[in-house]
Amino acid sequence: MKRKVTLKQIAKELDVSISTVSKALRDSSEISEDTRQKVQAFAKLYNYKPNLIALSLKNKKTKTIGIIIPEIVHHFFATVISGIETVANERGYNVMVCLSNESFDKEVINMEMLANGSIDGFILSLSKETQAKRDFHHISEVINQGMPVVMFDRVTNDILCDKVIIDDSLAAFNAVQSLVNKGYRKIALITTVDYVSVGKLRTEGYLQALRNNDIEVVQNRIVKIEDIDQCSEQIEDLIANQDLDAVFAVNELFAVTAIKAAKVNQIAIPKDLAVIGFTDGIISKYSSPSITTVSQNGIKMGGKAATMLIDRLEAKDEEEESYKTEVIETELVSRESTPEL
Amino acid sequence: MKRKVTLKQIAKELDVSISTVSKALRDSSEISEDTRQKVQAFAKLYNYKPNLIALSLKNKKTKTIGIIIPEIVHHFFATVISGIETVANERGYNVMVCLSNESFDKEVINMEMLANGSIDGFILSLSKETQAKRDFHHISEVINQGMPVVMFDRVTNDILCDKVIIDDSLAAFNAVQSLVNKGYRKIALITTVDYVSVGKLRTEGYLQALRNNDIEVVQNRIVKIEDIDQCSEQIEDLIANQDLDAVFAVNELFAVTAIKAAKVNQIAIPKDLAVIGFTDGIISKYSSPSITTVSQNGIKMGGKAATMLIDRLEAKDEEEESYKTEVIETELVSRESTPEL
DNA sequence: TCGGTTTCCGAAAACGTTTGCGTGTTGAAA
DNA sequence: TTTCAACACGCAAACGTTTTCGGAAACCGA
Repeated sequence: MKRKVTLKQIAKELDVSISTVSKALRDSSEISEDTRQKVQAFAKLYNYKPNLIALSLKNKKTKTIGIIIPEIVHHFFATVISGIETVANERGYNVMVCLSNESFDKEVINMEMLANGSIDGFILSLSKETQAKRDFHHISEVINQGMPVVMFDRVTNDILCDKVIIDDSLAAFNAVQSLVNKGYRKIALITTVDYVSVGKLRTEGYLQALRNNDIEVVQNRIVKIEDIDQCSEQIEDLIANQDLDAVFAVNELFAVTAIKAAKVNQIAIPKDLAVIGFTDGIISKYSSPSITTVSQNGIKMGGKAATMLIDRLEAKDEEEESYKTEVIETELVSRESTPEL
Repeated sequence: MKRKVTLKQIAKELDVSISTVSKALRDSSEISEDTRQKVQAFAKLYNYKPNLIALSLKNKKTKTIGIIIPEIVHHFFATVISGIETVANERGYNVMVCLSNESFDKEVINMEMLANGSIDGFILSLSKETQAKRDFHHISEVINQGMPVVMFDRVTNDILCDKVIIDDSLAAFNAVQSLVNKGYRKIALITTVDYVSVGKLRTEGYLQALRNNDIEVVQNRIVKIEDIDQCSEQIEDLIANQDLDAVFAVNELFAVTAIKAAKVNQIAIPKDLAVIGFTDGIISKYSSPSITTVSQNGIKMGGKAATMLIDRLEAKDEEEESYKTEVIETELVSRESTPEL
C-alpha cells in the first residue's frame, strides 16, 4: 500500500525545498531546466497529484457545487442533476448532492453543513415544507455570506437570487387551451395544494384558459391532492362521478392514476376522455396509452442553473448584482392519451 | 454582507490567542469559566462554525463519500443514491456524486479527481464500457492507496473489495421457475449483451431454470439487445414472429416494450402472453397492465453499501482485511402482466 | 579584482483548524 | 519569605499547498 505522495516527501527525497518542487512542477521560470526535469520525472514516477483539500483551503475555492433537492427518486429531479453534473464537469466542478426529503429541517441542516466551506455555491429547489412555512432565513443567510445561490423550479419571490424556472402558468394555459381548441369543455383539473408553488401556478394557468374561453369553472371538477401517496381515492372519485371530457393533471402521477381510474370505469382514452399530464418522464412515455404531457426539459434546466452559478462564481468581482430569472421553454408532447393536438 | 467569522477574528476581537478560542469553544478544562463563556457568547453571536475544509486538511478526513454511477436518470440508481444518502447523513457524512455516463474514461477521470483528497471512500457501480474492457486499474489504484471501496450491482471479481449485490442468477431462476410452475413452456428471454455482468447472470438463471425443468432452449426465443435506445425492432420481431406463451425480460424497459409490441399484435396480456420484468421501478408500477417484476431494493442496497463503507472507515485500523460481499434479497412482485404467481 | 546582473533556490507566510507543551501568575502551605 | 502546585493561557507545529521576497552563487564585462 503506497499512500499518496506529497510535495514534502518529494522535496526530502530529492534534497531540495518544498517551494522548489512546487515551482518545478508548475514550470516556473525560476527553476533550472535540470532540477525541473528531475522533479517532474520523480513526480510522474510516484504519480503525484496535488491534494485538493489543501488547494481548497489555500484558494478559498472548492470547485464544488452544492445541490439541495427534495428527493432524487423522481425523474424530473434526476434529469436536473444530470444536467447540472454535465455542465459542472465540463467546467471543472464537482457536485455534492443533499436531499431534503421535503423537510424544512433537513434542508436547513444540509445548507448549513455545506455552507461551512465545503462548496462554492448552491443550486436548490425548495422542499414542500419550506414552501408551506415560507421561512427562507437559511437561504438569505448564505447569500449574505457572499455565497451565490441559484434556485430552480420550486422558487420563491422572497429571495433575491438567480433563478431558473419554466413558465408553469403559461404552460398549463397552453395545454388547457389546446384541449379547448379541440372542442373539449368539461375539463377537470387534478392539482396539488396551493403552497406548492408550481402546483399553484399550473392551477392558475388552467383557470385562466377556462376564463379566456368563457368556460365555467366547476369546483367539483377540481381536486387538490395533499398527500401524493394517497391520491387514488380522490382521483377515482373524480373520474367515476363527474361528467368530464378531459383531464389536466399537474404531474405524471396524477395523470396515470386518472387513466387507471378511467379504465376501471370502462372509460375509453382518448375517445371518451382526453388526458394531459405535466413533466415528460418515464411514466408518460411508457404507460399505455402513453400520455400527452407538458415537457419540462430538466437537463436544460440543470445545465442552465449550473452555467449561471459558475458564471457568477468566476465573474471578476465587478459585482453586477443583477439577478436573472431564466425561463426554460416547455413543449406539449402529443401522445396517445389525447387526439393529435 | 458579513463573511464567515474565523477563530483568528474572534481571537483578535477578544484579545486572546487563537488556541484559547479554540479550546474555549471545545470546553477544554484548560480554560477558565470566565473566558469560556465570553468566547462562547461571542461565537454564538457571530454564528461561528468551524471551516470544514480546514478540518478536513487537519484530520485527513473529509467525512464525504464519493459515488460513481453510470447514470442518474435511472430509477434503480436513483434509489441507490437515496439509500446511500440517508445512511450517510445519519452518520455525519456527505456525498459527492459523479456520473460516468457508461464511459470508461469519465469513470477514470472522476475517480482520480475524487481520490485526491476530496473524499474518504468510494461507492461505485461499473460503467458498461469498463465492464467490456475489463480494465480496472483505476480502482485497484485507489484501493492500494488505502482508500476503501464498495462496489454494488455491477461488480467484478477482478477487484477485491466489499461488494453489495443481488443474486441475479437466482432471482432470474426463480422468476422463470415460477412461470414454469404455472405451466408456461415457451418462454422467451430479452436480455443484454454478455459483458453487462447482471445481464449475463440473469441470462444464466433463465437457462438454468429451463434446463432444470427439461425445457428445450430455443435460440430464436432469446434476443440480446446491444443498444438500449433501439431495442424496439428486435423485441417487436420476437413478439410478432415467435411462438411464445411468456416473456422474461432482464429490465423494465424491455418488459414494457414487449407489452407494447404485444398490444400492436393483438396479443392479450396476461391471457395470451405473460410478462415478467426485472427491477421494480416506476414503469412496472404504472404501466398498464402493471408489470410483474423481480424487485431489487435499491434503497436497501445503497444503505448497506454506505454502512459497509463507513464501518470500514471508522474501524480501528486493526485492519481485518476480510472483504465481504453482501447479497440483498430480491422479491417477485406479482402484478397484472402475469396471472397470480 | 571589483561591481553589477542573472540565475537559481529556500525561508516564510498564508489558508483555518487542533493540540501538546511551555510558561507566567496566583494562592496556599511550609 | 520561600516553595510548589494549580490554574490559565499562549506558542508553535502540523495538515499540503502556492507565492512573495530575499539572498547566495555564478557569471560577465571592465
